[in-house]
Amino acid sequence: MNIEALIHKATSKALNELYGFNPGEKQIQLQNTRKDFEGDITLVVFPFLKFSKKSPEKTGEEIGEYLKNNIEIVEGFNVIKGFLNLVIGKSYWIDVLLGAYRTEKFGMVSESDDSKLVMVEYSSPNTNKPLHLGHIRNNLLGYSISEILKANGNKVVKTNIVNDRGIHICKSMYAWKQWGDGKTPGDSGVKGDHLVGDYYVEFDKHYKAEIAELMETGMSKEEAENQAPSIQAARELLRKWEARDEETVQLWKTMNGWVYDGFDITYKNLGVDFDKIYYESETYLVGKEEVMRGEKEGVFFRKEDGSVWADLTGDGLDQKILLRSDGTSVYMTQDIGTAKMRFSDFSIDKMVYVVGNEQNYHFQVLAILLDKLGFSWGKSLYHFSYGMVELPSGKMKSREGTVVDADDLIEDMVDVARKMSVDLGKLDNLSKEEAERTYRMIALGALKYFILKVDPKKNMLFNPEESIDFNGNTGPFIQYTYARIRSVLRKAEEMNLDLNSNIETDSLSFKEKELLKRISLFPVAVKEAGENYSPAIIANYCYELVKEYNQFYHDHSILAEPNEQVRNFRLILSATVSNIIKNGMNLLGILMPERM
RNA sequence: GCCCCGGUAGCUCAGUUGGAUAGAGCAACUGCCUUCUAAGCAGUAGGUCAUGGGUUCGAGUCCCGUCCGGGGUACCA
Repeated sequence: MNIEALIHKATSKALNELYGFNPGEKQIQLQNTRKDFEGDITLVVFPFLKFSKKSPEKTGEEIGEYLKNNIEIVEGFNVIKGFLNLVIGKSYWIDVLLGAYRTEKFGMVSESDDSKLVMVEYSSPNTNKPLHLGHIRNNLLGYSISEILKANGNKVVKTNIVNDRGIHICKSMYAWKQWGDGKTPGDSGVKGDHLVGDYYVEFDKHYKAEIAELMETGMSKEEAENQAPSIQAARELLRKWEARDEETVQLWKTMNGWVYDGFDITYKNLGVDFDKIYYESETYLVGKEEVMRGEKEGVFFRKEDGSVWADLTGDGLDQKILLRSDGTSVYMTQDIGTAKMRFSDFSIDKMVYVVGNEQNYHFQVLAILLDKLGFSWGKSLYHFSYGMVELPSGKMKSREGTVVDADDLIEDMVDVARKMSVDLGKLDNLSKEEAERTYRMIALGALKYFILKVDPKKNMLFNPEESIDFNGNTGPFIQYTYARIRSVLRKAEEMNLDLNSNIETDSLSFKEKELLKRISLFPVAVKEAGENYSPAIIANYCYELVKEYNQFYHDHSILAEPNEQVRNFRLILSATVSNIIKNGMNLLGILMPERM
């Protein structure tokens, strides 16, 4: 059925009949014909020269002749150098269009009985500061890859692990107690996560001053960092928290509650969500138990000072600490506990962690440790490692105030979108609410596309001065094209045009055929995006599709086309493109406006 | 030191897993709105794919060396 498979099979037969050669799977290479040449699909003939013992041109001619005679939809061919370009008949492309048009979720695989259950962990915030641009990349990637995995037929559980305990939380708690004057988000009007974050900064300010003061008295830096009253007080709070001191636990709950309220707003604005949330305060003890079990079973070992370690020298790594000498747990311990809980809560086939690439080593170790602990699923974890977002000044650092705050950035983008729309006079006849909704859609579209179009593995640069574009290779460009198509389709409806009538068309223009080819590639893009964990593949596909469409749109009239069949063909073509854009961009969490 | 990742146009990024003359957007310059939305379309200019070797019919893509940048290697998370 599929054209590539058809050609593949026929080529295999041709090679056998012509040269008595049975090619391996990979030796038959098909690719899309470059635009500068005539043809649609190209067969690379170089690999066959050894067997044909003829020139590339002659070999191409012979195979081309065979394919033309044996496959009905191959209408012609030409050979340039070692490339055999095959011309596929228009009926094939029309069939592709109709297939896509009639399939609502064209290119996507729906869930079935043998779907795998994939759990995707993303976001993973600390509860001591608000979300910033780095978190935005994480959240967008996590959400998008979940959607892409779903589109590839998987069942997905989106999960978040909240780092809600530890010394950093206690720092904010102490600062609030000390200098907070009982301030709350309610009476101050400050968003909860920002309020708590402010006290985290406040803590650092005092802490630094204390260190400087102590060093004046001749104390070493290290000693001063240890002796400063603030840090002592924070540690005391942590001890009290671990001892379940009622007042401390209460304060911890209250302040974390403020943060969660704040996060909820940011998540809602970003359009991301979770099916199940885990809290480290509930998983770290499980991790501890597992480590102690591991020690008892001789998988791990204890040093003289009481700390527990894993020896990974046999795996080419070094030794890794799992429990401190005072018995408290570390990051790794918590991840072991969280993993165990997840696998007992769900029958997970695959675990995906969306975490920055600075954790590459951590996850390499985690997989080995889980395996050593006897969890067969340990090896199957996948670390979806992504690069950092850098500013022109370099890496973002919370303490140095060089972070781009998530909430601020979103609001700035909305302001730009609003101003731009008003300047262009675009949404004048929409209600105020609808216009606002659209500004937001465009702003988020710009932000999300900007981040998701780049290869997740690579570090990316964000320049706040230059801001994010709304023209060119951007989210709004794609949204605009969608809105334009919708506008045409609305008018077609008003004219009572029937899109189901037959669309035989005598000739396909170059642009039309290019569009059809592009449409046929959407399923490939979805599959590839899933295999490579890459929303960027979807983003780039949508951009190419939309660019192609805009050229078509510019060169051809649709509604004014006098030939009814051609007009219907173009309407169906447009409807199909708009559907693919919408579905594709949905995989990126980007919404399409009906008007803009 | 050791380990991992990266280096493509002035800037931000693609490059179909080794294929044809390396592509977009931004910025600059030039055209196109009486016609379905100009957030668009068309064009000009911009490249020693960091660098030196190697593998082969063919290398931005694979291998080795060098230079530059980032990350990791913590009783931080």
